[in-house]
Amino acid sequence: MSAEYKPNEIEPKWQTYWDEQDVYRVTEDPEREKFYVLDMFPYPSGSGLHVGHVEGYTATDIVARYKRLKGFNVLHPMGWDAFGLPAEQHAIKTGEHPREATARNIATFKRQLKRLGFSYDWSREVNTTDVDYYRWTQWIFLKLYEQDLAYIAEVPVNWCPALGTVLANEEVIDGKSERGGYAVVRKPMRQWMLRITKYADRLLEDLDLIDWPDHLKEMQRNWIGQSQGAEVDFAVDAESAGGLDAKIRVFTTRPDTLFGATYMVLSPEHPLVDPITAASQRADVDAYIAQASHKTDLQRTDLAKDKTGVFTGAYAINPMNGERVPVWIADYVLATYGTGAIMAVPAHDERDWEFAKKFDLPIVEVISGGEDVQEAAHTGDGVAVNSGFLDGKSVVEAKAETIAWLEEKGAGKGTINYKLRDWLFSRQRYWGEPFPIVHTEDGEHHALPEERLPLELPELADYKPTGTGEPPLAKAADWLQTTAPDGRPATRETNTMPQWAGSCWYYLRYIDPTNDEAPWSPEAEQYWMPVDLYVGGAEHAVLHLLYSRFWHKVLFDCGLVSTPEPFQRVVNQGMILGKTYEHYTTSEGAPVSRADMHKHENLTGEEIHPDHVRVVAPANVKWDGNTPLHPEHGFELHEIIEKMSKSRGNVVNPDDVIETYGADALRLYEMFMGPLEQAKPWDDRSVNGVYRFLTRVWRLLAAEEGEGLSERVVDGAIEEGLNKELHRMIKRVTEETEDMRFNTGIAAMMEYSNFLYKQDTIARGAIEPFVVMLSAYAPHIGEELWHRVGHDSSVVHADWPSFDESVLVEASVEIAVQIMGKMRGTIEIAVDADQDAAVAAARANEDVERHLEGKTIRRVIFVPGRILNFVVG
RNA sequence: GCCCCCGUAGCCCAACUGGUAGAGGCAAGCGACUUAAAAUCGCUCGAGUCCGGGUUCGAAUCCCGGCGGGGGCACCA
Repeated sequence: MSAEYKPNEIEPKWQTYWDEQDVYRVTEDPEREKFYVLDMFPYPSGSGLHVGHVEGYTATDIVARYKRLKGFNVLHPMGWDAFGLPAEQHAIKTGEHPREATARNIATFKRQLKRLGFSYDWSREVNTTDVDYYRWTQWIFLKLYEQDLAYIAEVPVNWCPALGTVLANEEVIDGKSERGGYAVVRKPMRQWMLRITKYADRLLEDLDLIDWPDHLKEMQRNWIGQSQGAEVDFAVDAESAGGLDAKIRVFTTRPDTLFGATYMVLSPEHPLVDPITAASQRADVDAYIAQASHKTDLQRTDLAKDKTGVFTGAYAINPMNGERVPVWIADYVLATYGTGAIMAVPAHDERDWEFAKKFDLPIVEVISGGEDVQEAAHTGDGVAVNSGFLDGKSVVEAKAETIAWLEEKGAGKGTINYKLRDWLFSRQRYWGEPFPIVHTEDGEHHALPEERLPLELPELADYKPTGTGEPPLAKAADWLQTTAPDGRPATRETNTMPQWAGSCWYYLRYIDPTNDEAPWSPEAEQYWMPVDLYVGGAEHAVLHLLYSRFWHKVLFDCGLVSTPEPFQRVVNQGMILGKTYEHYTTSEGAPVSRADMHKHENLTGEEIHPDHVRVVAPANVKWDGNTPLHPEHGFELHEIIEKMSKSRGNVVNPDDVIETYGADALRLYEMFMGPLEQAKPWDDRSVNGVYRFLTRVWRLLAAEEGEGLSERVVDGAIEEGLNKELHRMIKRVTEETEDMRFNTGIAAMMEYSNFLYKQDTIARGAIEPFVVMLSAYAPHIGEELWHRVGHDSSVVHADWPSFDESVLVEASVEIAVQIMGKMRGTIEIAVDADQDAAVAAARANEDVERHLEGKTIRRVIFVPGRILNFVVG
C-alpha cells in the first residue's frame, strides 16, 4: 500500500531537504554562463496567492530549473512590492501599523510559494519597505534630482477625495481610481514630477532592442504617442483683444492644411483665455470655464456628447494668408496635450468639422481628392488647393514646404510632440518612501546628502489622511523639523513616493541584495544583467514596464548599469478565468433555470436583472456528463466563463488545490491548460487529469513497498523500440521547454508514460532522463524518484538529457498520395526514395491506379517524406 | 469608432509554419477487476477546422470580406 502516491507526504519532505541543502543558492561564477529569470514580484495582499500568480511563477520556475539542468548559472529571486494603498487603508481602519499587516501578509505569501516548490534563492529576498531597501530607492531619487529629472510643479492632478490622495493618469480608469473605483476630480496641487518626457524618444526607439510581444510594444508606443508636426504661431488681432499683443501657439500634424484654418480653439484652461476675452463675451466665457472645470475627465472625453464651446470675441491672424479667424474656447481641446490650443481645419479634421457645423463656422477645402467637404471632413490624401504657393503639391510635399516657410518667417517650426506626460511622482500617503528633500523658509528645496540616508518613515499615532491634501507625514511634528545641508532650519518634504518607485529597480537589488555600500556592485551588475526572461501579467504593460525602463536609462546615463534596457525578453501570462454557474429566481422567489426564467418572466432580451441572478459554487455543482446541474433542484445551470472575482464565487484558492492534489499537480495543471500567453478557463474536473498522470508515473516507477523502484525497472540495455520512444520524448520535451510551450511538453511526457505502461520491463536508463525532465515541471515527485533511482544528491544538480537524432531515423516512411490534391491512398516507401520510386509505389496501389485510369498525368509533385501529388488533365 | 490577438471533436487544446486534420487531457461508451461501487487497467466513439470568396497541384495554416469572443486605445490636433 505504500505504493500510493501521497503528494502531501513527499512534497513537504523535499521542500525541507531543499531548504536544508540550500540547493538554490547562487553566486557569480565567471566560468559559467548566467541566466537571469525574473517574476514580477507580488504586492502581498491580504487575500494571499491566487492561481494567476501560480501560473507565471510556475512558468519561470520550469525555465529556471531547465536552464540549471542545462548547466547555466541561474538567478531566480523573489521579493515583495510591499508599499501600497491596501495596507494603509487597513491601518486607517484598524490603527495597526502597516508594517505589521504587511509582514503578516508576506509570511502567508512566502509559505504559499514555498509550498509550491519554486526554486527561488531566498537569500536574495527583497522587500521594498525595508529601510535597507528604500534607502537605495531614495538614493536613486537623488540621482534623478541631480540630473534635473525631478521637479516640483503646480499641476492639475487627479485628486481622489475618498482615498485622500492624488493619482497618476495611469491609475485613473474611466474617471475612477484604479484601486477602489472611487470618483476622481481635477485639482491643481504642488507635486513632484519626474521628467520621463525627456526620455520619450529613447523609450520609443529602444523598443527595437528588446524581445517583447508585439502587443506589448504597441501599447508602449501608443502610450508614448509620438507625432510629427509643427508648432505655428498665430498673432492675436490686437484690435479685437483690447490692444493685447500676444501670440497663440498651436501644435498641428497637418501643417499642409494651414490655409484651411478658419478658426482657432483654446482649451478652457489656456492662459490666454482670460486676457483676450472681449467684454461682450466675458459672461459666456466665464460660465463655460466654470462648467468645464466641474466636469470629470470622463465627462469631457465622452465621445457620444455634442461639441460645446464659446466664442471669446477675439480674432487671430492666419500667418499664411493674413486672414482674421475667430478664437473660440472648447473642452474638446485638452490643456495637457500639445500647446493646449489648436488651429481648426474643419474641411480636413472630423472634430473640427463637427464643431464648425454646429457653430456655423466656415469650411474651406485645401486638400482635394475627397467628397464635398461641406458634407463630411476629408482626412485622407490629396493635392493642395486654395493654398497659394502650395497649390498642386502632395500632402507630404506641402507639409515640408509649409514648415520650411514657417521657419524662414519665424512663425513656427517642425516639431515632434508626445502624448506621454511627465510622471506625477508624489502621493499624500504615509506608507511609501519619504523624499530625501527638505524645504527652507525661502521656499527653496534641497536634496539631503547621501550620508543622511536612509531617511526613515516616522512613527505616527494614526494614519488618517488629513483630507486637505496635506499628507499624513505633516503630523509627525518632531520628524518634520530638521536642518538643510547648509545648516539652516528646514522642514521635510511630507509627500511620499508612489508604489511604482520600489518596483522600478528591484531587479537590480536582487543581484547584490545585502550590499550596504552601494545599491549593487558593478561586478555583479555586469555579470547578471540584463534580465533574460521576465514573466508577468499584461496589466503592467505600460505602467511598471515603462517606468522601469525610464529609471534604467537614467541609471545607464549615470554609468551605474551597463545595459540600455533592463528586460531583454518579456512574456505575459494569459489570465486564468473562472467558471460561474448561474441560476435565477423568479419574481415570486422560486429558483429556476435560465430557460425557465425567460419563460416565467416573459423576457425577450438576454439580460436578466442582477437581483434575480444566483450563483452555485463550482465545487457544489452536480454533473450529468457535461451538463452542470443544481445540487438540490436538479435543473441545468448556466455556465459563464469570466474573470475570477470574490463576488462571483468562482475564485480558485491554490491552497485548496494543493490540499487535494498536491503542488506538483497544481503546477502541472496550470501549465497543461493551454499556451502560457493565452487566457483560459479553470476546469476543476481537468485537474484530475494531470493528477492521474502523476499517480500513473508513480505506480509505474515506485516500488510497492519501501523506498525503492518498481520491479519492472531493470538493469541492462534499452530495447530498440523503447530507445526510439525515449529519444523522441527527450527531443520533444527539450524543444517544447526551450520554447516555453509547456502544455505540449507535458503531453509528450504523458505519451511516454503511456508507452512505458505497455512494457513488461523498463531499462533503468530509459527512466532516468524522464525523471530529470519531469523534475523541471513537477519537482517533488521528480526529486523523490531521482533518489529512488539511486542518487544521493539533488536532481537539481543532474544534467538535462540529450538525444541522439540518429536513433530517430526511420528506414521507411508512409506518405500520402493525392490526385488533384485529394487524398487517394498512402504508400510505404524508403525514406530516401526518389520521385520515380514513389510514383512506382503509388501506381502499384489499387485505389490510386483506379483514380488515374484513363487520365493523363500532367505534373507530379513530390515532397520527400511528405506527399506525392498527381496533377491530371 | 480605431488597433492587436483568437475561433479545430461536447470541453481544454495539438498539427513539424502550405503537405495524410489528432499528440495529450477532460467528458462519454464498452470490457476487465469487485458481492457492488469508487479507484485502477485495457479498448472505443468522436470534428473536416466560425461563415463567404480568392491564391495554390494542395489551405486549419496565406490574402480579402463578414460573424463571434478576448484585450488595448479612445476628442492626443
